[in-house]
Amino acid sequence: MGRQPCCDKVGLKKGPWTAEEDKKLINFILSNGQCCWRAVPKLAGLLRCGKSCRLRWTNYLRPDLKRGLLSESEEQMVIDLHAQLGNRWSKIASHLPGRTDNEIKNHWNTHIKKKLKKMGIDPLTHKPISTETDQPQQEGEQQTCLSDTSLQSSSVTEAKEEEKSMTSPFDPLEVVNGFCTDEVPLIEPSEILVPCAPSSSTSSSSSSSSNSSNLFQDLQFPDFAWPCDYNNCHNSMGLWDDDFVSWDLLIIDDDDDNRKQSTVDPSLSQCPRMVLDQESWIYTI
DNA sequence: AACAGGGGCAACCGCCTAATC
DNA sequence: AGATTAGGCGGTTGCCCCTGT
Repeated sequence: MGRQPCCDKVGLKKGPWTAEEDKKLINFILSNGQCCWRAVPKLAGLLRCGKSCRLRWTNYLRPDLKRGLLSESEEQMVIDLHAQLGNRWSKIASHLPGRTDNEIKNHWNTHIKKKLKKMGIDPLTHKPISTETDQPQQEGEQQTCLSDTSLQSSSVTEAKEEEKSMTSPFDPLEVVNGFCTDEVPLIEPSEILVPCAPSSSTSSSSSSSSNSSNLFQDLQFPDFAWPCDYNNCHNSMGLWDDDFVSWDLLIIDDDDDNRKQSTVDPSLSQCPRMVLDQESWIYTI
């Protein structure tokens, strides 16, 4: 009946991931791609549940992640999207390549909420906070939906203009003004994102691509969908930058580690492995 | 220099939905 | 068709680090 159990929860490790665990997971995913998270911990030699592995990979280890603070334009986009979608972080994240729902959620809770409150905007309703008694008239206006124009500082507006030009004809404000939150049709990222538009933003993640940008294209991982702007990762405060030393460490002794894995779980050797030119990972980036 | 408090973020928890048997 | 599980998602927690005193 039904599927096999995900993982027996006895003896599974919890808490922060160690570098060794990260290494095992990265090596496994890079070699075998993402499939069947239930099987990943066993095959990768990890004492974690599949769910934990998936989370670690999607939120932290994925090489296409941008890291570091959200840029001004990204932040504004989050605000706009939140006005439409509410706390649907995964939907919001799908509009921001290289950002995870967890990251956006955290950023919302720690930065944007405060920022909006400081500006006199209610983060929940995206309406001005009335310090006095609530006015029914305003309530009525809220029914006609959100108008967050009041939170547009000049810099934010500039960022928005820029965002407009670099992303799509999709203008959150227009949609917001036309629909109530729950009526907004969902728009797929592919519909709103213009591939690889260079940004003139001053954000940390907006520098132009470099020659090394072809690295991931050259590496053809069957199960990866490298986002169009993955090259930006190299210029942002990303895993590829500030954590690069650790990636070096992870990759340099990869062979050695694979041998270790083979001893941990012989079934790993039966998995189809992709050829990965590790030299290029080290020197090309 | 030491301590306390707060902020930020990674990871866990629990629920929901889709997939599978 | 119903039972069961995997995967996905949002909410929450707990730890670590930074800043102020």
